[in-house]
Amino acid sequence: MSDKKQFVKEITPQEEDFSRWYIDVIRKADLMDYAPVRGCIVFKPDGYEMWELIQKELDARFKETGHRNAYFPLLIPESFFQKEKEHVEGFNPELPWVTEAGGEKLEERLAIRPTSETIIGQMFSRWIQSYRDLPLLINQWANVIRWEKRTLPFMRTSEFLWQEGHTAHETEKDAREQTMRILEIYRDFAENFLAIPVVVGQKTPSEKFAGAVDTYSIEAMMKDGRAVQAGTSHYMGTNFSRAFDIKYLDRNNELQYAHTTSWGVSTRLIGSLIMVHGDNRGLALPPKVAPTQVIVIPIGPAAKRDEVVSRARELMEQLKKSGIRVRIDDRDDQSPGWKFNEYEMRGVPLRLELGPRDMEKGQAVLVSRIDGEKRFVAQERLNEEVTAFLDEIQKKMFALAKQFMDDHFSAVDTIDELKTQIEEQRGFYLAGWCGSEACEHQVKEETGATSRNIPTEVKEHKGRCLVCQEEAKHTVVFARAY
RNA sequence: CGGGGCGUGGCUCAGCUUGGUAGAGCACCUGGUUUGGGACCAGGGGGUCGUCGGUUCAAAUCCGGCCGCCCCGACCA
Repeated sequence: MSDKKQFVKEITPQEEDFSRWYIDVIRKADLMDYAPVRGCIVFKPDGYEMWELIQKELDARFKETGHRNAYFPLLIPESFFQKEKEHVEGFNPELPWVTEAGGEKLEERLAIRPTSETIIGQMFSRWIQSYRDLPLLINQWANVIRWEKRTLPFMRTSEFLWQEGHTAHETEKDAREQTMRILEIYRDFAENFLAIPVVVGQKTPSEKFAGAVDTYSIEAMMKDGRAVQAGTSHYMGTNFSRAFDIKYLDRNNELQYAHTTSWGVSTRLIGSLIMVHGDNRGLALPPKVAPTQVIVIPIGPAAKRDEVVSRARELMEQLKKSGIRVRIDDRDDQSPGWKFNEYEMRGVPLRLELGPRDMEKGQAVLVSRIDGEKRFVAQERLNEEVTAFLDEIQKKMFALAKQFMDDHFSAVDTIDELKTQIEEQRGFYLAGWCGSEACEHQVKEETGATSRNIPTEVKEHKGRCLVCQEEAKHTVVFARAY
């Protein structure tokens, strides 16, 4: 136990300094490295593989629902941004520009995309002529750049990877249904794949996307009680189709503007995974997003080593046949204890130990990362036992995160109450809101909390605005956010 | 961009106050002994002290600019 304490010293405890803990974990777990350019990071293999697993799963879900992938250019002419007023105002401050190429100054500056509504809108206008061309359901996996003032690895980087879906529809109804369909995909994906419980809801006007009519989000709670917008889905109305002239002839031979949507999730999800599931021993990953789901560690004195290691390798191969992501650490220059701690720190959900005693009994030892639960299982039943254990860990991690969110989710009636309570315990606070921007702004000024969203489902509705005490139009979740 | 803190081998840091030939622990390399919760012994390699400039006989150390990182704000996935 005393040894364990010494090990933990390498990672700052969460309760001592959460930010420091986060930086310690991502570096010790070898997920990223800092790049030479401000705010840019290198995704190292374990970090990148998490993104690959996210991509693979979401991509399948998008395709199931009729979307197809395409790829649009990184560079966007300046004039494109001028076409939608709110959009340009929203993004201009954070755009990087290409002003020279081929040794000559460009006639028109090119923005490095912060998002692709404009270029895709332009292309959509060429592709859409008739109601028969709709709906048009496109997704792209891409990198984007936003020159943010403050950066934090994974959570807010100058360049980040994401997926942006863009669709065009005949009617408002169709487009709104699309917006909600995607929101539901995000919710289900967050909860059942990432084991991150979320609050689903609509953004207030001041928090919505630049150029959108309505923005919806899923909001996740980090272990420091702060919120992360984990995914967004926007209904654009005809704002972009008017700006980019996306028109079609309807069934009555009348020209109509298409209704468009856009939606996205980013590599910020990796940051969220770390902050939702990690603990003082390091990273903890839900099995479905873990690059390594099972780490095999052979144990034993030199005399038995070869025998143990070769059996361990056989078991690894056996597990691979069930599609389990498994690796072995059979280095003989590190002790088993060292390896146990190392892979716990790296977040590997399940450890398989095999030693001389297990060899005799024809068993293997499985140990869970999150709570240390140990199971001694027969080698011939290994695949089913591992599969079942991983499944249980996945569910348990969701339940733990859900419990945490529930424990840090309460309601307040007044802004003073919010101010006091949020100082005592960071978390989500439900409150009534009259709908005025002034009241919303005052909450931000006085408490540091912003409106996260207007939840689709709430436990209780609040009748009065927490600031002005006028009749509440909405019940809103307030929290400090990343 | 405003306020605060910090940049010294791969990592965590000491040295700076009071200038005078760069240190520790971990990691790494070689050999040996070890292996069921961060093993041990012996030997070894690696740093123009973030960067540019100034002061000085002499700068990691004093002064200034710039860059980067962390925290707190305004902006945001």
